[in-house]
Amino acid sequence: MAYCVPNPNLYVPDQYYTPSVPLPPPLQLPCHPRALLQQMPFDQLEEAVMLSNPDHCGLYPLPALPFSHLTATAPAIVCEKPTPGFMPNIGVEEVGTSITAGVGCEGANNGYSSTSTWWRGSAMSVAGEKGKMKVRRKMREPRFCFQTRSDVDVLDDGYKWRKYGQKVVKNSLHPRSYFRCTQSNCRVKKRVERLSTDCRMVITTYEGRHTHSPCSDDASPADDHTATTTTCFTSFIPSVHPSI
DNA sequence: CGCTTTTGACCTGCGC
DNA sequence: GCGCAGGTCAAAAGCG
Ligand SMILES: [Zn+2]
Repeated sequence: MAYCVPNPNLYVPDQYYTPSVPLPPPLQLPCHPRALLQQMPFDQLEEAVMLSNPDHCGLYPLPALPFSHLTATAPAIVCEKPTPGFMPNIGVEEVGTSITAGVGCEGANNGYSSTSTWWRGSAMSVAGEKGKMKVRRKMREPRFCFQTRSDVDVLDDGYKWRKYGQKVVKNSLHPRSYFRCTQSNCRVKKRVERLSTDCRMVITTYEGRHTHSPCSDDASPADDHTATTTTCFTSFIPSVHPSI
């Protein structure tokens, strides 16, 4: 289970990809999100980038990664070694620009440096204490997302989530749900949305890293809600140009 | 009774 | 500056 291999049969959500960023098919991972996270080769890698483009596929150790060749078209998943004994926390940076920014390389020569906004301005400071706005950070938390073919929205990933919002997004017919980890000291969020083209596909996007172990430690093996639960890793695509 | 979900308002960023 | 779109808040409702 060392390296992941691409699966050409996987379905790639088109809306998730901007036309300017051609993406290879995502990686298929074994099964449940929980098992998925636990099968990442964290023991061998302090930090690695999972790439799934035709030229680079698999987990690449960060120092050996030739970022200059990857440009911004290579989706990458930055994985960090988790706390020993705990469930792995997978951190994911965005494609291209953010990856290069994360490792210190300069990605200004590619075409994605100017208009991307999620990470620009490392941390937004206070937004004015006059109103009810608090310190709101820019979304620079590590993220990763995967799509799951499942009939249920709530995937048992071992954590307890509380829904705090729901919004209808432009691209999709289905609303997007916003969840937050119920642990008080944990600020991990996740978004769950269904594909408009295929309502059976659920895209779950995690943001942030858990500071604790999963609450439901008993991973009941028979809890697979549907017999056909296929989980695929994709990279998180910044909506640089959401024009579909 | 405590926690979660719902849901509209509100805020921010961005494009025009 | 304005409008749109996405993200969050928080009060009310729902549920065990
Ligand atoms: Zn958490």
